[in-house]
Formats: sequence, C-alpha cells, structure tokens
Amino acid sequence: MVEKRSPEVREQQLDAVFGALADPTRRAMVRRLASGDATVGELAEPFAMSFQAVSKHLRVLELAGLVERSRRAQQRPCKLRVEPLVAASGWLGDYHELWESSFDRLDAHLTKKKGSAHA
Amino acid sequence: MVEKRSPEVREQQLDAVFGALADPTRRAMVRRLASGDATVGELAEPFAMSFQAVSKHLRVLELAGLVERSRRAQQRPCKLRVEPLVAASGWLGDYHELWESSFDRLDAHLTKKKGSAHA
DNA sequence: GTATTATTCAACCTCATGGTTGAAAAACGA
DNA sequence: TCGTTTTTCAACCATGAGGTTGAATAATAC
Repeated sequence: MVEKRSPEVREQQLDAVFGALADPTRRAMVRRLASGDATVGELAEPFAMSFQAVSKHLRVLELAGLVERSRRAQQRPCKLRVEPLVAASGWLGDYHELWESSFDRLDAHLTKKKGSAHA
Repeated sequence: MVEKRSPEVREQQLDAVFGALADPTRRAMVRRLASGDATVGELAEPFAMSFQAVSKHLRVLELAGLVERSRRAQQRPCKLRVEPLVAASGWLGDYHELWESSFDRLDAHLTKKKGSAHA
C-alpha cells in the first residue's frame, strides 16, 4: 500500500500538490472536504462560480491525488485524500530545524502560537 | 516585528508561497539557500537554463517573501526567509489531526518515518 | 574613460490556467 | 419513454508562467 516512489515522481507529486494548493478556491475546497465528503454541487455552493469551473478545480485536486471520487446515483461524492498533504508537509518539514535556529526564530514561534486562528 | 495580517492577505501569501513551491527549479533553489546564502550566478550554476530565467524564478521567490536580497559589489546575494515556509507549514498543520485519525494513518506514519530520504 | 562582471529589463514565443457558455452523458423518477 | 438532476465535455477567451534572446544597468578594475 505504501508505494515506493522515485525521486522524479515525488518531485512531480510536489509540483502537483503545491500547485493545487496555490489557489484559494481549491484550498477552501480542501478545507470543506476535511470536514466531510461532499458532492460537486455542495462544493460549488459557496462560490460565485459555475459548476463547470468547480469541476475543473476538482480535477486539479484529483490529479494531485488530493481527492478521490466515487459514484452514488447521479452524484460523484468527493473524499479528501491526505497522503499528498503529508508529502507536502514532509518537504516543508525538512526546513524545520533551519527555522528553529534562524533569525526568524522568534517570528516563527509567535506565528505558531497564534496558529489557533489558522483554520 | 510580527505583523498582524488580515485573512485576505494571508490567503494571498499562501497563494504566492504554494505557487512558488510548485516548481522544481524553485524548490531546488530553496534547498540550496537553506544551506547558505548564494548569488544569482551560484544559484544558476546547477541548472541548464539562462541567468535570466533563474533571475525570474528568484523574483517569484522574492514576491512570495521566501528570498531577501542585499548588495555586495556587483552581486546580489540571496538569503532564505523562513517565515512563509512556516505559514505554509501552518496551513498544512491544520490537517495534522485529520490525517492522524484517517484511513491514511498507516501510510502517513510510514512516509514520516522514511523522512530521512526527503532532503 | 573603457572594459569586465553580475544581474536585470524588455520583447517575444508557447503553453497552461481559470474562467465562461452550450451541449452531452449518466442515473434516476414518473 | 420522457423529463429532471448532477456532472462533465468541448470550444473559446484572456491572462500569466516559464523559457528564450538581446540590450541595458550597476559596480568594480585598469
């Protein structure tokens, strides 16, 4: 179940995941899906945007491995997959020790402590 | 020193940071800068790419707040700023508890433990 | 001043992105 | 079968990203 990934593939995955997260609409969708599965319609509802546009965003998330879809009647429920988030987090994690020891230390710590406002 | 950021501005920062990290060349530059400051020329050296292209990537990193530049003779040394990485990491961190309790749990843990190969 | 080195600016090309609209497809209810 | 609902496909448009080349700028060395 735990795939062995070549460095190139991992790089491509990071391209896809960071790229997917570089859009506020898609981040909002991820946030929404983190609180439970949803249909395309439900995901589209908060946005002033056509279904088709939402569908496209969803495809980006799907290609990045962040969303998995099934079929239920006419609907295609979306479920968040967390592994790509872990991969992205892991990449950033390589720099944890850097920022723990950098001049940004204070700033970093305070940002972390204010973190309750993140969600 | 610790700026108070509005939600919109924070969203824009995340757009910029995730966007900046969505490119393998730029991630490599970040990796390089994590091990010490470098000039544009030094950063360009490993890439089969013109200085101008590297300069553009650098501007993207700069706009995302990931790079700070000074002046030394004709050179413009680049220094990694870590705060945007902290911000991105913080966003992802909001989902930590999600993946700790998800079906991806095993995969996530194993990915984490293999993490020594990340760098 | 002139040349050299390091870097950026400007213009251009190609292709991807994020949005639109309109038509099609898939699964149901009558 | 017919219509309704949910979602996607296809074509299009405008903008931006990532690369190129060639000229300009800035700091230094002679």
